[in-house]
Amino acid sequence: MTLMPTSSRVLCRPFFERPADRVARELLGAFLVVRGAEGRVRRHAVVETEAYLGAHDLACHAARGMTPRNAVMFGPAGVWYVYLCYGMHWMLNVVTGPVGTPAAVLIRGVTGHVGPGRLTRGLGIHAGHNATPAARGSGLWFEAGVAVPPRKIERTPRIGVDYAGEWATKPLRFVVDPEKLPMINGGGSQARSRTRRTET
DNA sequence: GCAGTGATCATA
DNA sequence: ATGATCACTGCC
Repeated sequence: MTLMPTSSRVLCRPFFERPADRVARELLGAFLVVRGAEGRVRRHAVVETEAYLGAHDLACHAARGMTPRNAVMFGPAGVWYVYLCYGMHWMLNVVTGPVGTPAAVLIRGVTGHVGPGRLTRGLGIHAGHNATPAARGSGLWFEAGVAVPPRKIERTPRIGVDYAGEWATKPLRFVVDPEKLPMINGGGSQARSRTRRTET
């Protein structure tokens, strides 16, 4: 009898100890796993991420040096960086790269919870997760999912970083259409929905 | 389109 | 101590 039958699927430090853009891309299709207060475990496939590359990236919180808030980004990879934005919304990031490189990946969306603030609200993520490792003991971790081929990944500039000069336009946001993850969505039985966009 | 919301950080 | 700044969301 095995008590930890799925341990091999938990993403651990070596996975995160790489450049943030690589981690951001490979997290698409992985599961964000959260254990609720009653011990119930829920899995959500990651569908949207953004990479923040380090001190040289003007959109990165570490671009103007270490502060009490962003200090966790300078530490080991595979640790949560959670902070409050606009006084209301918790943002969930995971630290990437070697120690001393203040890089991270913002988790912007999972199936059923699209948008960085909605995601944390829906999953109950808050300041208590900050600086804890992405591991079972923290009640919040990643597990390997399906590999999403690069062809099915859309890359765009990051959201809400217009202040960052040329770094505002670099394609460091990664998105996959949930309908292209049929294994994850329970057989792709989701109803088709079409939204007309008329804006430029 | 824009107000809400409050921690964070630079400045003093 | 004070004020500007937000890696956003929801309603106008």
